[in-house]
Amino acid sequence: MPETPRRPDSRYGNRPTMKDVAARAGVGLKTVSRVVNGEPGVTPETERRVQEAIDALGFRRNDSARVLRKGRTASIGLVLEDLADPFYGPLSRAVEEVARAHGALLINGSSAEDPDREQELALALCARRVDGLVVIPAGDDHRYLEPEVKAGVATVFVDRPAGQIDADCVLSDNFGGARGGVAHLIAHGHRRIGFIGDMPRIHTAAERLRGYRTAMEDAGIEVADTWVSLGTTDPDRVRRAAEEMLSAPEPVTAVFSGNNRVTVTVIRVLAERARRVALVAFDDLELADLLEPGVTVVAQDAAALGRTAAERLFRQLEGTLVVPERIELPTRLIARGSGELPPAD
Amino acid sequence: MPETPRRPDSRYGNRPTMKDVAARAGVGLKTVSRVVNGEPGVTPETERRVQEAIDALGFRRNDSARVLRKGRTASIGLVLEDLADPFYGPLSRAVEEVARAHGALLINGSSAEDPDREQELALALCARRVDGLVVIPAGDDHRYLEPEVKAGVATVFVDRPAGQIDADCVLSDNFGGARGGVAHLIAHGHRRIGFIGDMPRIHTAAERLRGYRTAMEDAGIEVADTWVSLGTTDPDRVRRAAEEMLSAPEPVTAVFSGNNRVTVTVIRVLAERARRVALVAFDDLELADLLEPGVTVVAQDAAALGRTAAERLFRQLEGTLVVPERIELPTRLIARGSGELPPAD
DNA sequence: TAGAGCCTGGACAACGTTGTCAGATGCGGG
DNA sequence: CCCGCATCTGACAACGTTGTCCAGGCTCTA
Repeated sequence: MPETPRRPDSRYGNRPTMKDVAARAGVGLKTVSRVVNGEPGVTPETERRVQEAIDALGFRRNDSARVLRKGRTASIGLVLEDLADPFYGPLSRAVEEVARAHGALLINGSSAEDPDREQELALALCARRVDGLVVIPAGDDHRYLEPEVKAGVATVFVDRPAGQIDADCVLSDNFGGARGGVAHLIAHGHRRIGFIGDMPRIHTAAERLRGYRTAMEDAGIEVADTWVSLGTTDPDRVRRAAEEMLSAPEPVTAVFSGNNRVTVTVIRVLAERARRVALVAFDDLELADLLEPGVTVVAQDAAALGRTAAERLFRQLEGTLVVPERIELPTRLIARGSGELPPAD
Repeated sequence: MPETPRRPDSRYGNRPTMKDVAARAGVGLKTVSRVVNGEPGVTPETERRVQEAIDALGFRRNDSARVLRKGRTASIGLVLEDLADPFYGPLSRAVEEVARAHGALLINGSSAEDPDREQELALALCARRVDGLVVIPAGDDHRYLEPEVKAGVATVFVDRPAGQIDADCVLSDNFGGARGGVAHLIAHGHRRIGFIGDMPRIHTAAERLRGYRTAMEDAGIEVADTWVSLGTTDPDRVRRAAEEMLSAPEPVTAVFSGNNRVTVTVIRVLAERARRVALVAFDDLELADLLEPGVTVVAQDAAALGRTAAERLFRQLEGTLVVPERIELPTRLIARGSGELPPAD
């Protein structure tokens, strides 16, 4: 004898479906669908009955099924480095707001600066069939996204460019910002200027270093090997790097810090020293103006990066965009004191 | 004559399906499914052929369909106040890490402290059939979640308790923390102590105020009306409040600040004044130790809040939890100088 | 060599929703 | 009184995947 087909394991706790609602209201399946979606062509009386059944059963439409049928998920994915980093919070929020304005939800994931994890995340998002993807690259090869892009997943890269693939990018002017920041120090009389930055494989780090070198070259200053230190943003690493260049026989009189994680450690090191060392830092910090001296920064607008990227993404989805573009947002030098200290030696 | 049934509008850009892969590899549908899911029972040779077809077509499993069939989405939702707030970034990241350890993705949304938006978001997440929901409440009535909870959506509230509904909560010891912080000021000789906090309808704000009042009462100090100011965290509002209590005929000699948004403004106001005013702030800040004086804070562990909540959520999903519980995490007083200033008058 | 048992592969239904299309109902006009 | 039309309703097939079940071919043993 035929068993009653048992439902698969704990199926949403046996949630009511449109079928259940239809049965209870004594109407057809499609009529329920019409009510739920506010489609026209339902008598007020019928609508009332259906609505009653919905409320009584606690019915909620299953968007998975809907997505399957309609082909659009009304959700976009964001792959970033670390949500806990104060730089990415506002960026993520900005993306979310644009998504919300377009009726979409945001799924995000942190790559922790690991290319494999970035790929794993991005592909998982694609498997969920997000309509679009905003990626802050950890890796430098994004060919794995080619089938997705071809299949119509809108894609925008932010903060760092895409690797090996032609796609929209929204970047800050890392090179120009760093160059300007270093030039600022030079203008205040410094010649021995240190640079402490992130790992050189990260595009922003490389660009900022290039800005530093260019500014130095512009001023005819030869950069000593000991003035440049690249690596992780781990506090110990940064601390060692800073102390080294400050304790050398010919110590640097100013430091350019490559990002916000580096900066907080550099500030700590400088605060411990008697001799005043000038500092210009890439990325603004919340209380930077209240330190003594205030921290001069090259600020980038994280929210604007996110917003611009998301807007571009939705324009891709509308189909009004065709040619991938590279957009560069300006940075802003904010002088607060630390960058205007004269060389002390 | 029967039209060829046209596919619904731009269906994922006509992505290949398992059927396509099966056709190309010359095998059955289910065999492809087996390969994709690493199920046993496929000859290496067959598997190779299928894998080739998958690569050639750029096939990626459609998780929407999978979810529909299996009933679990392997994703959880997080509704918080504002992702751009440095308090919520780490919390969100901690939730994400736990989710990742359980193979789940995180969808999050910002309620912007608006109860309606919180509800809209939470229900949208439920419609996507997230397996669980971590909510930082904006509103104080969560009965709208009852059908969802009943239907098996694991639910945990963080930072603030649930309203009108019996559910797991993970909170900081707001009352005890504030009470301790204010007692700290009293122990350093202060009697006229101001409290600037968030809107009283927010649970954390109310609890911290209660802690303040209790500490004052413990010390036998009567609180003057002008010492307490509650409202939005808008800088102008906070600034006015601070200036008022500092300029009164009998000005406060110390301020207790109710959260990190308030604190940054209070610090600015205090920095502008000649007279030194003591400060203890709820929530730690990134550079708090480098200010002059260092900011004494009552720190809560945002990551621990998120981690604890997420872990509890997955234990609900495993079915090992039954009774909703209220977990309270301790806070930590970190003395850095500003809280140890003597009353100056 | 026949039969039992295993291994591989495929046909089919179901998940919950929406689009299509055709049937039912009611109303007004001839 | 009947027909045509507009309005409302429902049956049915798809969406892409997975679970169930059975068929066919193979190996191994008696």
